[in-house]
Amino acid sequence: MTSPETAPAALSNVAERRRDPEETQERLLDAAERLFGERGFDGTSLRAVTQAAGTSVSAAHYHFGSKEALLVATIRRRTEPITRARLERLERLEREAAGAPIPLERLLDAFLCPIFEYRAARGDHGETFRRIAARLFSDPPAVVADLKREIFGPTVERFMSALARALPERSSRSIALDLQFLVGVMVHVTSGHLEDAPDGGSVPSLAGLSDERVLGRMIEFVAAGLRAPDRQSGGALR
Amino acid sequence: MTSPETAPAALSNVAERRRDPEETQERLLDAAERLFGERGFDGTSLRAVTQAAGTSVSAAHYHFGSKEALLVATIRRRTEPITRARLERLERLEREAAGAPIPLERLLDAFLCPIFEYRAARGDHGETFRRIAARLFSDPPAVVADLKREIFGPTVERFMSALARALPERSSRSIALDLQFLVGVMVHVTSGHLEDAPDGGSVPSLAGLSDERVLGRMIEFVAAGLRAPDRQSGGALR
DNA sequence: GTCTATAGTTGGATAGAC
DNA sequence: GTCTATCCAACTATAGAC
Repeated sequence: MTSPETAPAALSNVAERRRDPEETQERLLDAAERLFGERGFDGTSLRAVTQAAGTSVSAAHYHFGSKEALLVATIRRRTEPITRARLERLERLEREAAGAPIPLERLLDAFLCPIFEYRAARGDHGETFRRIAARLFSDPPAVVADLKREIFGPTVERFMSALARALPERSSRSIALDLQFLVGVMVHVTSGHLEDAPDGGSVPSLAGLSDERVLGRMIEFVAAGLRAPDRQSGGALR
Repeated sequence: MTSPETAPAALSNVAERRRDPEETQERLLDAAERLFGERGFDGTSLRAVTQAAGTSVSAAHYHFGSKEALLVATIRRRTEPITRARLERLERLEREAAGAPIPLERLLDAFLCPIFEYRAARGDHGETFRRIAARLFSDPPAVVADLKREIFGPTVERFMSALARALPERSSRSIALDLQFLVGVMVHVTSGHLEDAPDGGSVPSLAGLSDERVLGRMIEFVAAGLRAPDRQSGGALR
């Protein structure tokens, strides 16, 4: 049984090792997502990741090349579908509007909804995904900064134009500033800081809120902010 | 003036080493603040910190006990004066109002201004401080989570009460949610993400904006959001 | 494609001289 | 109070067997 013949024969116990490569990669990505999210990039050893994935350090190097490349792959796997969904929604809105300005709330929904949708669709993974989202904004590796530009750059650009049309009385610089406020809100919420916000006394816990509830209020809140005239710049009231 | 008596003996070259302990501690804190801010806690070795501070690893252990304790001290040094300033401003507003509700914009100013004020007052250090602020919300060490509760808990509680009086038609849970949106905006701005936000094309750079400009617009933006009726909960319009 | 073994660094922490 | 020297654990990455 131990492979007397040449090539084709005898996968007896070798078959154990020759697992599906794609499955190994996915197990690595899942483990990396969870651990990088919990302890950060520098706080997580490659060993811990491979151990959690039930494989070896060298397997990770074979598939991804380096620890940093594994991080990049981990982030990309989640952000790409979200970016795609955002742009698709925006394009559909623009198609339907046929030149007319798109209502602010619709634009914000197109930008924000895909994150929640994706989280909800992935169940448990949604919980771990949000940590990765937070890391994207604070983890040190220089690669991440480039990745952030690559991921957000085109999307922000497209939404900026749409917002400028929805808010014709505001200067583009003022809108760009508000857009960063929006990103701040989004990151904070997506990172899961709502759940562990300090409560007690007169501060009620926010742990039980549904995604729909949070998303809905976020849109109301941000839309009101965006509509508020900017008294300092070339805004409406000037 | 150099007190020759008592402590009489030979400080010949030993005097070199016997530097002012408080100054050493401050140099360590400065270096830790800069490096932890740039590369994160796990991404920064204690050796790198002590080298930048011009001292030794064992000096750091002597003064702070551990790398983690050094991080805690670094954060505390900056957050304590800010928390104090926030509460002082709030108390003064409440004293002056003498029972009447305090205008929303005043409350937001009391909450947000101290950060900018502190940054401006410290010059270069203000630039590095903001990184520490960002770390506070994402760095992995478990100590940081406790520290966050300790630092923000009482302040959030006090401001929650004041906001509830300024917005009598809103439910406290809804205000608590909005307050987290506010924190998200604050963290994002304080962390310095405005400067390296993606620009180009139709997105103007935000790098040149003054603190006053950003703070002013932040208050307008957030105040409008807080005043926006919450259609889903026990808000005004219901 | 996956493993074991190991190379070569670098990490936090401590002991003991001064 | 500050240093030098050192311990030992843990890390990334690679080489080579299977």
